[in-house]
Amino acid sequence: MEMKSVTRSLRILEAVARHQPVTVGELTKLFGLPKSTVQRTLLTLNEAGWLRANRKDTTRWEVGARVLAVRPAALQGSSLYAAARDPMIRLRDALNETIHLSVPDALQGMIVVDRVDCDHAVRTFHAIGDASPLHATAAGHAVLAHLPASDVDEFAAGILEGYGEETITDPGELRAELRRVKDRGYAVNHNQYLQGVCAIAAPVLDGDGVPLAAVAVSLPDSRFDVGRLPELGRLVTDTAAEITARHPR
Amino acid sequence: MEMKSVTRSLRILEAVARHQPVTVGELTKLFGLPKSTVQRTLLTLNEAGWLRANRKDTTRWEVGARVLAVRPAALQGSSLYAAARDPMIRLRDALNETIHLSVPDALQGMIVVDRVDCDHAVRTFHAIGDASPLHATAAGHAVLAHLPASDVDEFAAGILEGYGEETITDPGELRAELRRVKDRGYAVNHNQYLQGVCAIAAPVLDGDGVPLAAVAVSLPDSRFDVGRLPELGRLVTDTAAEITARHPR
DNA sequence: GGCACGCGTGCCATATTGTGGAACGCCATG
DNA sequence: CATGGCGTTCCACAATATGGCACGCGTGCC
Repeated sequence: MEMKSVTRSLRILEAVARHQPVTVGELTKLFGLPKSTVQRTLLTLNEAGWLRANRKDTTRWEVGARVLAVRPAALQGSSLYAAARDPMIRLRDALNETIHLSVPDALQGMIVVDRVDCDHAVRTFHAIGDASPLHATAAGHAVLAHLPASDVDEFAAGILEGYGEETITDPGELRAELRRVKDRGYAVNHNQYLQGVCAIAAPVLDGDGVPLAAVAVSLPDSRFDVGRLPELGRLVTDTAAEITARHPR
Repeated sequence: MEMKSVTRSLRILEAVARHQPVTVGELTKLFGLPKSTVQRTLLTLNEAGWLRANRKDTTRWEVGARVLAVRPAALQGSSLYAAARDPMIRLRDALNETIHLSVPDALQGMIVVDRVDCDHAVRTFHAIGDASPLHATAAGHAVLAHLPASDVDEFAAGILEGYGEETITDPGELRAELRRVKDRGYAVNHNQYLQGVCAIAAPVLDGDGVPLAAVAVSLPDSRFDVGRLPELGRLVTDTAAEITARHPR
């Protein structure tokens, strides 16, 4: 709407993060913007500490340290994080499997915000801050299932990348699966994204039914027993509901 | 210089991170800016995904997930990070003490970018993303000692907060200590910032002698033996030099 | 109950601010 | 020596962000 320069600056910042170390020229091609505009933006972001030029002469740009300073706040200050902590620990104690809390992000898919580990020697691993695709993970499905159909259609119109035989790459099939997920209350993923990994996820909704996040149990398929699925699904769904209840509206 | 709105937006973003969850009014007081300007900025940042309104009606603002999505790039994509990894691990193996890599940031002081842990039961702890003051840490001294005198003077002109009896709060004393640090090649900190913690740090410089970062060994003073200081200092200095050598110019 | 205060929000004329075309200097390449 | 690509700088123009003002609402103090 407004603040064109700010919006553009942030998009350039994101582009630098994804392509770093990157040059001015590469960014101008990427955005189709005049060189001077990109350059001015880079210098401003640099001045502000969010970007830094790596080499002295031929300037390549990287994301600066300021991002790291802001990051802890993004995690622990969040009211969602606070509301989710205890229920996640209880769920881990009940199952002794790793629990993840992820939030949706338009650009990157689902981003892991918090994790509570199990104590098995064999366990799945997703670092805090990791991103995974919406269409190929249980957490992603849990969130997508509760978005308005128009948003899902818009998303499905993009490329649904395949990561293995199980990945849903067809928009129609995805919509059908999302309907099942919504009816059932939780999503299940087996080998859709990472091979050998299973996950069961349920959405955390706000008062209006808008999905804020997803809680997921993640385990190696060697420990996954289909017979336990209803029980796991119920526990995850209950945990999500508990987080919803504890989250300030 | 330019892009006033961008600079201001980023500063507002940082302020939200520090004070979250925060209201429009609190921010206007903090910056002395018109309400409408702050609000417009918040809405723009929200639209871009960097901020989110927590509640529906009485709007309080938090940092959004976009910040997390940028993190992996800031760390692992950074050439400095890549160059430092192996030397840091070797230093940890040599000493079995925790090693930190920190970068300077004008606003926040030194920010921890990477960490390699020791395996003692008693160890120091600084999370990645944590900030600590330039004038009261070994890493800060290592960096300050290699900045131009004018920059140091400007910095020392600000308030040098005290954190205990050992903290250097006098500008002249700080300058003297920085000269010693530069001559010796490494900085030592004992109880200047956190009580019971010692650190020895050396700077990573670029080709022009500009400090990019600092490597530091950090240990509880119960394990600190002054007799070993020259040895520790040499090892840390060597590690810093190795990182410098591996870092692309 | 009424009044005043503080809050978040929306509007709009103003001029401040960012824009981007063009030109410069540099280096590697043909 | 010419050429193309690169990062960088400049500047007149107008699009853009600005911030004073006003509205509506919930709160707490008379």
